[in-house]
Amino acid sequence: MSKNRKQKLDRPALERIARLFSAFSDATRLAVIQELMSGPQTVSELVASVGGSQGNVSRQLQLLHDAALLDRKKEGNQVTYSIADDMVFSICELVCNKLNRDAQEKQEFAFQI
Amino acid sequence: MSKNRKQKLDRPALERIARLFSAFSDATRLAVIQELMSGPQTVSELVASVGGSQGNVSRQLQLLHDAALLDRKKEGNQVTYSIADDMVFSICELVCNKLNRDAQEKQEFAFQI
DNA sequence: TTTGTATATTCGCGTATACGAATATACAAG
DNA sequence: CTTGTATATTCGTATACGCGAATATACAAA
Repeated sequence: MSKNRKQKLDRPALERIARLFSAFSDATRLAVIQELMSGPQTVSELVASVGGSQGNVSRQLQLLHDAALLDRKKEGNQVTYSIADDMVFSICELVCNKLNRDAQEKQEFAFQI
Repeated sequence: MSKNRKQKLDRPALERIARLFSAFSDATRLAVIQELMSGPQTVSELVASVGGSQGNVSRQLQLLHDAALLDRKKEGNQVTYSIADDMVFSICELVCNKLNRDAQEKQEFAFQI
């Protein structure tokens, strides 16, 4: 707890954070994450539920794993992925709450002149 | 409170969320956000503190404003931007906390926007 | 070994985007 | 009006990325 100075982040640090955010900035990867919210799944299960080609799903899984957001467990012939960091849950909850608030306000004021 | 079924989001909803995340997935925009954490600033102030061309800073401000993350207030000749949604604070805190935990084993400095 | 299945990687293409430079627009001052 | 300043937009370019198809690799079973 020695470094809580609130100094500004330099460019490389900001780029690192940007890379983390970009892991979330694709609908296919968000679909994968959404599926894994219910529990670990193999690649083929995810291909079936998420849709798209097997190669693409595998690539996006790789990317999420490189970002340390997913765990990867190889058993025999198949690979099971699971959510590795609770931040994934928190961050999705945050964003969904915001979008729900936005949608709610829109509905309430939609017919007002 | 009628829609708390936790049903899965469809593709358009996921794409919308992905677009929101992509607003955070660029170092220049994160630098802008970091500057605005201390309070509202004009475009020229942000150009000076963030760096890069005036055109680019203006464009990224526009993008963040379109994503409803920044407020825009025009006064005479200049435009002042400010953070529009508290979610910006929460999400940055979340991500910085994760990176700090990750870096704790190897490094001592702290990420914080 | 050979065959089949699960996952990963490569390839090529189309699209998106970050950027600086130049230009345009809006407004204030003189 | 003209000039100067603040902000926005356009243009061209380089880079990154998402995608499917095809191929490669790893492992299991026969």
